[in-house]
Amino acid sequence: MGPTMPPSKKAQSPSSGLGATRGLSPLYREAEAADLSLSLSASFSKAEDEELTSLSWLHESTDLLNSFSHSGLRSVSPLQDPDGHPLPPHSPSSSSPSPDPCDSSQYDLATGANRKPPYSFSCLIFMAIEDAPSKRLPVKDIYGWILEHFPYFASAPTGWKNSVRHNLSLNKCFKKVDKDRSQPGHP
DNA sequence: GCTGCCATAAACAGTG
DNA sequence: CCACTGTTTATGGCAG
Repeated sequence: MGPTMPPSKKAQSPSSGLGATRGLSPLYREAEAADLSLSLSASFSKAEDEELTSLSWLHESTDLLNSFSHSGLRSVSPLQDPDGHPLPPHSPSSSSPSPDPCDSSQYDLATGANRKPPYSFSCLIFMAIEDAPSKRLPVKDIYGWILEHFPYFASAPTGWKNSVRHNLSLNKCFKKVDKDRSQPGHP
């Protein structure tokens, strides 16, 4: 049976209020983009005999991220900026559930930072990579990003790192790429 | 009730 | 040899 049964497994209120964890439909969309990246990657991926100093995670971003960057992924802050930020002209039907699974419009870093984020690991990784200037990030950086934006993991058991790696390997949306190869200007 | 997805844990292999 | 990374398998739970 369950030799290891965490006391608070999915304590996350499954209330439909934050249906971000579930319904990873857009993620599929990314899978399509990943397909493109596959071909792209295959283009310049000709049996690199070079040493893989550091493996980065290349991820082909799509318009999905566009809404993200515009929303305020800069620091995963609440998209609802009272100062009148350039909020994307969402559909008039505000009651319409956002297609973004990683929509953090209802997430408060101030209070949610110490709690388990309502996002799935896929979303967290996604956000981390998208936050990167090159849309690629080494695992270590992903850890750092998550820790920076979600202090919850700082005190959380190390198991989350395993989960991150697991997601990276499992999700086809993330592609492993060599560090350089696309990083010119590096003596 | 079944299926699909996600989370977590663990084992294992490869490399620096 | 150790630490880190990357892949794979197994299990459990929840939602549709």
